Amino acid sequence: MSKSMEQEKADANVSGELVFRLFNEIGIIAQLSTTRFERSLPHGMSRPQFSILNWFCRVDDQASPGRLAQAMEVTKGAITNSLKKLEAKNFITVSPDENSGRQKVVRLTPEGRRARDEAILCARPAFEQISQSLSAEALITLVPELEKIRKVLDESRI
Amino acid sequence: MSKSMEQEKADANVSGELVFRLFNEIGIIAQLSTTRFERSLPHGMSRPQFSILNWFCRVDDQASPGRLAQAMEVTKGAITNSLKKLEAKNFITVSPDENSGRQKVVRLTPEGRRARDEAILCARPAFEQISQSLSAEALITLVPELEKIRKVLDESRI
DNA sequence: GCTAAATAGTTTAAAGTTAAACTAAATTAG
DNA sequence: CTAATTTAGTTTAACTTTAAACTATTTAGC
Repeated sequence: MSKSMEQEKADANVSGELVFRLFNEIGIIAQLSTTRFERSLPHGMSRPQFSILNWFCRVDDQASPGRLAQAMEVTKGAITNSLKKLEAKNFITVSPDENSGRQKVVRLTPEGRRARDEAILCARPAFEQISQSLSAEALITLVPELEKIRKVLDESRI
Repeated sequence: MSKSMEQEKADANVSGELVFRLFNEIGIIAQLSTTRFERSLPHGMSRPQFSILNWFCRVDDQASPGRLAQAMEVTKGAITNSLKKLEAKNFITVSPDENSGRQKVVRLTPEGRRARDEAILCARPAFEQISQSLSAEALITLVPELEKIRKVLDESRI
């Protein structure tokens, strides 16, 4: 085996190990932070419910249930369930799609948008402490890197 | 309001916004990557089950169910359930604690350790592509930063 | 046009999680 | 030493999620 091939293999192992550690850390952080976040949510809102409201604020102002299911990476059944809860709270509207009899159109209501903003405000104190323990510079480099990783994962769904 | 106070407030807002984005990205990445990871697991192993095996390999070679529940940040009931599954597969042993009649001692078996290593191997291909899309340098700076964040969260449980 | 296949959403059964009630054991206080 | 409190683990009921079956609509192929 040539020296360069050995080196490549070593690099691959290092990267493999690092990638595993990366996703391991991300998994643990997600677990710890979503528990914390979920506890701070108002209106008896659950994390999946918040995620849907947040998606509407970040990505598009309307969507079919199927599109939401794909975006959240949960089953259609789970979305049916969450949408019922959100509709009962008047945070979204669900109407028939004029262009397709088998689809529905989900939209955020003004109350839904307010609830989402409020949720973010309620969650802030829970993360203030973390905010203080992290340097702004670290965050400024970290967030774009994570966005890149998210996009790679997002665009290469299996 | 003094100039420096205004600046502090602005910094806080920037940090607050960044911290929110940070945890948002981490949440999405965790969702996408754990779905991917879970699908690749052998032995009909679930992510919570893997997490327990992995904890034994990373943190300590024995623990009470309660300690595991705290570490995984799930309820004691969930741990009771997971431990039953892992015990049925002979990946762990559960024995009475000699020093305390109300506690139990959970230990990893050699098969459990092998299953954990195998799980990591099985998962690797699913992440190889990500590995290729990320520069090794990015990973080398990212992972320690995430470890720091995880430790802060871990040490400041609510 | 009409039939077959694909697609969108709901429903259902099985599995996992939570919070709370429960059992048993250890600790504390008097 | 005994009674009250705390602690560890299990059980239970309610809820959420998944995968698969089902209903209804649309698209494709002939």
